[in-house]
Amino acid sequence: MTTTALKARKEFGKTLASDIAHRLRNEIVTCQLKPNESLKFDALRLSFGASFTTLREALTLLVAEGLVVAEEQRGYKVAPVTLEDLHDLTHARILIEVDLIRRSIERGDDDWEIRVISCLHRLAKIEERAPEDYAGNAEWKSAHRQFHEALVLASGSPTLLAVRNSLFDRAERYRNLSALYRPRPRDKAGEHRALMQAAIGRNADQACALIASHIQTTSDNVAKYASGVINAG
Amino acid sequence: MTTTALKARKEFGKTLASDIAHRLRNEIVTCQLKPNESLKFDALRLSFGASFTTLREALTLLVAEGLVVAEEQRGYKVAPVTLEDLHDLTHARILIEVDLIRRSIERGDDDWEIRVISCLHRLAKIEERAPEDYAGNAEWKSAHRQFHEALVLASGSPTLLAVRNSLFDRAERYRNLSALYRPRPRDKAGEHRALMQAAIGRNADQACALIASHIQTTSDNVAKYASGVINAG
DNA sequence: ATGAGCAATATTTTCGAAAATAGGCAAAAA
DNA sequence: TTTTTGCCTATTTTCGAAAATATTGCTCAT
Repeated sequence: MTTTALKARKEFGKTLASDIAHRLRNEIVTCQLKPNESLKFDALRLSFGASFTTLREALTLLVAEGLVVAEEQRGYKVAPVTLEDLHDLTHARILIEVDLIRRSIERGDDDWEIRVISCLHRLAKIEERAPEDYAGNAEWKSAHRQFHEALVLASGSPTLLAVRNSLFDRAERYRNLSALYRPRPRDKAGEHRALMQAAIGRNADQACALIASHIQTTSDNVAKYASGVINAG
Repeated sequence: MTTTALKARKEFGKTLASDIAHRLRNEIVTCQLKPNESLKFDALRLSFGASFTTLREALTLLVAEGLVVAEEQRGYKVAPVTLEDLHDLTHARILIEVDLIRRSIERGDDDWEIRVISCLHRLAKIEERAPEDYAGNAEWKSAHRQFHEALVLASGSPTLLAVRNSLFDRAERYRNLSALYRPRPRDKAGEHRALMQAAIGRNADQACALIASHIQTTSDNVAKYASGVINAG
């Protein structure tokens, strides 16, 4: 095989380190880099074409996001997946997302409503176009992420939003993991539409209940379908 | 003046980078490094005696904790302090700390109770010894931090605990800032004792109410005494 | 005066070599 | 056989030089 990717290239971020963090994050979330896999510098240098220190900076970023764990003097590895971690993550996500969506509904203006509606529309379009398997579809994943982000974007809490985004990534890794072992994706279209309606109808209590249930159900399904590959808590 | 600190030394962490992050964090939280102050590599290299890349790794860590902000290609600076940020931070802290303390009370065992009690005892001892000005006292700060940490330690939520710790640091910076401008520290001893009693009495509702009010009142006082040095939100 | 263009300087970002550290293997001692 | 000790190798961690990028200050045309 040809030893590809000798030279680093910038795609996303402005600096090479943030760019590599972006690419690494993607590979971890999509499970191309498997849980527990050890991240050796020599190997990373080969596949990303960057030097020790640049890689080290990128890894440091991902440690803070909980996608990579560092054992000092003993290198880095992809964060493990466990049932315990999934439960912990789910609890944290519900707590934060419920708070954010409630405040978003209180504070959201017309632009916010428009954004929520158009994000849902885009999501629906993609699902129509590929009704069978949108779960593995990168475009659907992006639209899905953006819809959920739109819902909470008017909350006015940068701190919690940042935490939320990092938890979303961690959760997406579990979703991808379970998708590998599930016969067909759960149909979330109805849930998304109901969420949108509760949000723009300014029905905060209902929106909070819906999002909590949405996150919990997804998590339960992950636990059900992926329990074989997840280390017991 | 003698140009001190040419050679780096390890005090806390196992690696130099984590050690420097530790020291930098401390300098930022205690406002020896002032909000908005730009963190130039040459200057840092001089005072910490480490190389570019090691410093860069330490700064990356602090960016994730919200104590440093990075503008790509334009360096790092100490995170600004604003009223808006203080409100955001306070909201996030109350949301998370209330959840953690409730679950800690549900799950805490005998060791947890003992730990809470002994942490409070240590705190009280220090306050007795220096009744006038324990606010600037590093030992008191450490005991204070440990008491509050003990309360939530049985929650069993590593994710939220990690976020909590990072928010605690950010809040401590604001507390230190206001202490500079306040005639005498507010007496929190009674509040701490009440918290302990509610916790080991397994009165979750009361403990949650107390911690929320404790955080909110502290924040209000910071806003009151430090508003002069805090940029308007 | 004013602003655009350009050179000079300051600063950040990236690199690969060198130092430090951990883990394993083999030989010697118990 | 089992344990200990001391190399040797694999790997991480740190360094300072070099490249890339931003900023400042100057010149010149308008």
